[in-house]
Amino acid sequence: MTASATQTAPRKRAGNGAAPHDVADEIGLDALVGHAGYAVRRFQIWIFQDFIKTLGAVDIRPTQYSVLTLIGANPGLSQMAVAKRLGIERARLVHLLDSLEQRNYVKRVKSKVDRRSHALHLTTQGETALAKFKRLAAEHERHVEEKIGKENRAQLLRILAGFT
Amino acid sequence: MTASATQTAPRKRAGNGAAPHDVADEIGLDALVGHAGYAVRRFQIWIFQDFIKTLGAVDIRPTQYSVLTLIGANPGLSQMAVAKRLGIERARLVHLLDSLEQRNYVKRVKSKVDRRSHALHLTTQGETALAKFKRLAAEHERHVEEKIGKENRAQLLRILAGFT
DNA sequence: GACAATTGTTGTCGTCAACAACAATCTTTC
DNA sequence: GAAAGATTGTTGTTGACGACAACAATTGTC
Repeated sequence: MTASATQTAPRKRAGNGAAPHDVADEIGLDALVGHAGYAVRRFQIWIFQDFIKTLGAVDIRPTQYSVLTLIGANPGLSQMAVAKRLGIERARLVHLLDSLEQRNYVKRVKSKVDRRSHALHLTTQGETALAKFKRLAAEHERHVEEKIGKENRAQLLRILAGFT
Repeated sequence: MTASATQTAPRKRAGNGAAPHDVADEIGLDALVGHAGYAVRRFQIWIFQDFIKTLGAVDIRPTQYSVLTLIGANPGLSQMAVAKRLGIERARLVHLLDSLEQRNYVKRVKSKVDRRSHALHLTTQGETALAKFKRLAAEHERHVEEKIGKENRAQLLRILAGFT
């Protein structure tokens, strides 16, 4: 609507700019504000970047962390079960486990009840490593609290609990 | 902590499973629940899939929609300004605009004040198309409300307003 | 035992973020 | 005003990731 105002874009507000703002900061988003997906996407990028940075010293990415945590809490799971639970393609999990097995965090044990599947376990090294990862992940979670507030983080988790 | 309880994982509760549950539904996530990033990631995947499906008939993806909306609200922006505002790599925006220009939604006009940059505008076709996209996007937004609740969606937008 | 379904694997395709390099152009500095 | 540096758009590469399709081995079903 109002397709006439083509050239008169509200680029800057009146020239009382005291702070040295970046030009891009003042561009209106119009209909984009009010879209949940856009806000969630931007937030998700921020949160993942902080996670990757906080766990950068141990070189663990969010997906790897979720796999290790799940196996640590439920030893013996099959790859299919892990993939389903985390919403990962089982094809993709293969590569993830290849990497984690190479780093000696996880081992694939041939299941005896179903010789098609592998029972997934953490190695001893994997368990001690995961303990360290969890400490770093808790630190990351504190960053989130600092960013959006403790209350808001709790509400967020409550609202999105159905997706975990 | 408690690194001893390795094999005794709480896999299934007592075998009173009446409903035909999927096996993967009952796997505990342990520390993963309580991680904001995990919940946000899962939600973001869901919301994008619904967006892509709802706008499937017009073949518009979330990023394309955000670019069109931003240009529609701020005609004449440079590619750099759009990229910064949306948090997109300017290298990536090049391909996005190539596609949108091919479909005759956007045109790159050589700027006369800065001959390096392009002023981005919607074509007439692009404006009418965007109006349709916005209607479909509103429908998608209703899906979000149905999924998490009207109140929760509003709270989500409030909490994440800083990231838009 | 024949046939369908499942599991892990390999491969391809397309999206996306992150870099790096480059030519053209603008801005700053001397 | 010329040289040096920064910016803009572009091209290319890399790697993570989701989605699909095919396959062998194995299991389940009829």
